[in-house]
Amino acid sequence: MRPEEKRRFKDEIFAQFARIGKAMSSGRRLELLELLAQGERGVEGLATETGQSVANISQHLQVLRHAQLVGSRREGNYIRYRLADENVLHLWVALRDLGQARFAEIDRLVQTYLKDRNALEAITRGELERRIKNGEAVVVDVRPPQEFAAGHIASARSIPVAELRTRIKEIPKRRIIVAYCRGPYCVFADQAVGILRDAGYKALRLDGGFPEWQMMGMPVERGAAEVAGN
Amino acid sequence: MRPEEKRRFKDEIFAQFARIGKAMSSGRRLELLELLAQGERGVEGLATETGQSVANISQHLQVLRHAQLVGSRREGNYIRYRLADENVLHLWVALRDLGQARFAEIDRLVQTYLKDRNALEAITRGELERRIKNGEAVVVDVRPPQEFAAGHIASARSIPVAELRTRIKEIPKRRIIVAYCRGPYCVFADQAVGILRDAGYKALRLDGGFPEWQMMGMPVERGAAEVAGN
DNA sequence: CAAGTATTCAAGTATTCGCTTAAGTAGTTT
DNA sequence: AAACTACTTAAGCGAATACTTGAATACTTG
Repeated sequence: MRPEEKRRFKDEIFAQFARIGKAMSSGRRLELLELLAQGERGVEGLATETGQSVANISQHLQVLRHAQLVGSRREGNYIRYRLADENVLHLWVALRDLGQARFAEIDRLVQTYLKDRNALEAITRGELERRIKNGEAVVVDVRPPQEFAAGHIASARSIPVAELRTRIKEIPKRRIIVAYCRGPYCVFADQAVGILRDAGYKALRLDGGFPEWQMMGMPVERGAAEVAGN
Repeated sequence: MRPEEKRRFKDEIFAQFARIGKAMSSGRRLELLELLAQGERGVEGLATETGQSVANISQHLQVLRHAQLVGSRREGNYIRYRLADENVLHLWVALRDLGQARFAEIDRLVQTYLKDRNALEAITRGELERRIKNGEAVVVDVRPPQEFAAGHIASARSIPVAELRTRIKEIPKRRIIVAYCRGPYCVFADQAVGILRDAGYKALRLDGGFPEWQMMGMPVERGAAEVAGN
């Protein structure tokens, strides 16, 4: 292979890999990946969740699609997007962990906005699995119902954090309550633990959210919560 | 937490993670990471290897440094760059594997430029380790001597591909020769296998290069090759 | 301390990116 | 088929990026 041919090859092949880096070079798109890690979603849902225009989110989704990080299918009027495969989740988690390990700024942001997190120790996945088996722990999924339906920790019950205050009587007082949500940078579980403790519960946050639990191959269920009356 | 405060938090935290994506959004910078995965290097070495100006490479290295993907230390007049830690290698490999799995273009590029690779089966790491123990295989590191010195597969000998034709007599004919280089998109090992086969050797390429071997925790040695005469 | 070497920084230019607004398209309901 | 819904695409604008050239900096050697 001649030197200029070799250079061309390297330029082209690294440019291909850079497509993935480019797709992950926008905070907005990473936020979309994090949301899609919870399950399929339509464009409008993603737009309202991120506070962006539908057109803008649609364009970001096209970028992610061209980098093969997400796929989509039509369902009536809606187009539902999803992560292209589980390796995308792996890549996002690898990037996230590296950032967490090396950026002081990330720690500082968590300190600033999630002041209570130091006080609230988190429980690990393994420890939680043990306590579920013992019957010591009650697991509460505090994400929106749609995300619960798309997949949740086996035996968890769905109480979105927005409804927690009004539905708090559904939760038994004697056992340890473990709340979880989307992942380490999701605030729902922190809020839920705060509310539960104020109401006199012994409550803990799970370390990591549903995507991490699923990624580790721990037991998962799908389907919406049973309606009241059951 | 008020909604606009939550949005600010999310914007800022995902922007932090996006710094890593941004750093990996340029093919040139990915090429630098791949080179640094072989070991420490100075700016000028990286510039000539990539065919770029020193100033340009220096600026790319600053970008990588700000994303905390590389670090550096001074050694006399030279500044030696290195990967910041092994998680950077993990991230790069995760990105590369995802690209390889999902981009038809990458396969097509390998087909086009490395036509022989189909014909040349590769040997896996586990298989090679077994054959080293048996004494069946001779391992040849065909990267430049500097990279060999920075770290190589235990028991490998260094014959840079540029010197292979003149030094081919050093290689025993009876055993299987396994050549390896920088990684799956490095052409040195392919070239070496071609030369060796033409000379009547039974030669194979190792699947993956030195960084992958090291990452898997397989036996590694450091230090330059002994000079001729030994 | 003067000269030399390796690297970084600054300024300039062409290109790309992120967002907005407005128009276009695909499928559904009436 | 007209109206509607959910989404995509196009055009446009300011900000950021990649590369070049040329000057500045940091350290070593004579």
